Amino acid sequence: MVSSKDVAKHAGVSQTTVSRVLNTPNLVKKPTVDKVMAAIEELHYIPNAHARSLVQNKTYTIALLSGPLHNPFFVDTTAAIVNYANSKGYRVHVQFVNDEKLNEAYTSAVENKVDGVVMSCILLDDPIFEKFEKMDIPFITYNRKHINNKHFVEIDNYQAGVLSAQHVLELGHKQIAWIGGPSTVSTFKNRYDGFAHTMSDHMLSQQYVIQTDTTKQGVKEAFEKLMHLPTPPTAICAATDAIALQTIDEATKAGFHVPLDISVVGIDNVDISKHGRIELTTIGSVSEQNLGYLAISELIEMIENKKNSCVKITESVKVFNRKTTKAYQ
Amino acid sequence: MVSSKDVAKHAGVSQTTVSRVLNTPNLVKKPTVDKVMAAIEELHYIPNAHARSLVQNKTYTIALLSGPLHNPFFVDTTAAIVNYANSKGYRVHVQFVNDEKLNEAYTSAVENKVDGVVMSCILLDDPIFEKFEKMDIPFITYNRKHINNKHFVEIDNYQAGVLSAQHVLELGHKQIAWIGGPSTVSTFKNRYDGFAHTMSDHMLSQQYVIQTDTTKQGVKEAFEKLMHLPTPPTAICAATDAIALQTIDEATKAGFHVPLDISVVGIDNVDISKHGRIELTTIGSVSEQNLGYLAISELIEMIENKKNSCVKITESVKVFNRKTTKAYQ
DNA sequence: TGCAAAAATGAATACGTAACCATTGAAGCA
DNA sequence: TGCTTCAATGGTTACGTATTCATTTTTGCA
Repeated sequence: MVSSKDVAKHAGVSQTTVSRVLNTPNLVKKPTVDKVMAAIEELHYIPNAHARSLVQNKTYTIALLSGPLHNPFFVDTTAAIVNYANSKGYRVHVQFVNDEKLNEAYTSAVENKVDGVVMSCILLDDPIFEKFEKMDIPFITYNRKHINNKHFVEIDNYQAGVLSAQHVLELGHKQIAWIGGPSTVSTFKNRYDGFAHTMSDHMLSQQYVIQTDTTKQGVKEAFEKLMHLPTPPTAICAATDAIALQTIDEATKAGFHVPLDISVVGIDNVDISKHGRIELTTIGSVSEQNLGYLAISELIEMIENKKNSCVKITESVKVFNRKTTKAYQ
Repeated sequence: MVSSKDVAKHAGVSQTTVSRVLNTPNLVKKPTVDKVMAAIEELHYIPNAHARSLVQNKTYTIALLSGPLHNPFFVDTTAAIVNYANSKGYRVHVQFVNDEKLNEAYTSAVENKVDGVVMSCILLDDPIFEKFEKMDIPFITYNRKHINNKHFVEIDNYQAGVLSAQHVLELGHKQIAWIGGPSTVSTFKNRYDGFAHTMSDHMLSQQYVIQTDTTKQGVKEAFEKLMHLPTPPTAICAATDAIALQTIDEATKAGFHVPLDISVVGIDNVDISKHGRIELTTIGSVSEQNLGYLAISELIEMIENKKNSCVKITESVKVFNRKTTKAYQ
């Protein structure tokens, strides 16, 4: 392992000068710079980022705690986050976390002294929130939110639930199902609340509400359960595009045609939903800004400008009316 | 920043003992362990991974240099790689690299003294290959391959090209197009070679071959160019599922029905191709093993067992006959 | 030419950990 | 009891860098 000391010896200068050549070359005479650079080239010297972090207390590393990639929402956000962070000179530790492994992920982030944490996977009442605040680690959540109501970037989830219900109601549906996820997660809770509120406003019962674990298998079972009911639903509001896409997959493979036999609407407006073969009707941010992008740009702002003001962004939403819903007749 | 020295002072022992409690507790008397653990709890001590790396010369970090996530192949592989690495106790630095930024990515990996590198984005003749070998950094490429022909995991790309052509030939097509990518990349080169060879075996001209930059825009232009030909192709062999999916998207939006108006076949057999609304006919590994998984498990094997034997895995392929191709009539 | 100010360089140190070597104390045994 | 062996612990150092402070060299100017 060739170190800056080796370079120094080889160039006939002190290690300090080598360090200066790399960090503040304007403080070093031109010929010295050349000498040192030549030695660096010759020895193939590459500075050790860990040693630097140790003394500078800065790692240029960000931890991303994302949901699983089989959910296309996290595909879009992960890409945006990693790319933006890299463009700003930060490396990204990526983890796809299921809720059980959350603590491990947190610890890993802290042990590595990351400069910041951007995460989706936070439970409504997760104690990690306080921990990060105490340790003075900048962080932000996207999509999901904590009860403390700080440092988040989200879409207006409640309103998304409202719009989802309204959309199929306006199409004349009465038997409307909801396929959601665990209510310990703010996203699922708020979207469902919006849905439920709208349904009861229209005096419609909620016999079709299913809470899944959002896995492929879970959605499959939910769909089958719904369709085996005496009077199956004619429209399904899915809590996320991921669930909507799974549902459509199941429906199609079970011989149903979407939207002729059943309407499906999602929430998130993920990229793949625009595909010509999918054309998923969904609810998404009016600005069509990627939530991951919003989160990471805010986080890096927090890191670099040490601003302590809370980031609270809630994007308003609208219906993206595509081809998976249809008027009830 | 609370350090192991602080813990030592607080527990009334030496820093060495604190280190031992965490790493080799069986060498420490029970009551001492308890004392130290109590101090650790009380002070919320968390060890500094960078300091540890510095002295141990081991980071438990792997760099992943992946292609962009808008290509579903990289969605599948990234998920597999990150999850497997995490399960083995490794963190993963993820970068989505375009070919220009390759060198930056390499440098970042080396500066951070990662334990290994797994990458897709290597050019056929990239000099980085030698560099990594010289620096004794374990690495492996998946999907793409280097001319040196070492340390790779791939599918049989040539044969995939052959099968792709054969498949549409057997369906009776004669006007067969190829939409590929830059031939500086092994994947594209070999797949095309297989396609081209099969075509010339059948005495068919290759007036329909287009090399794109694999971007959305590039594929769109390629498709439009093809369909504006006097006698447009009746089947399109796409070099990757990503290109096939883009092509189908364009075709659908341009009013064509796939496969009634035009057949499309991909290569890679990505997860999303199985979706009920997509049902992409494609060529993929017989074993259906995720290439990313193969690569990362081999890499970690190399890291932990210091085995120097070259990893050379070429998975054989078959046709996954789904619903985007149809007999020509 | 002489002197102060500024520029350029170097020596020493700190960051937080694990590893090596040294020391202490306890246990085992004749 | 006296000796050896082993368990338990501590002191010191190294890892590779940036930084602080000290020293040397150069520059500017009267």
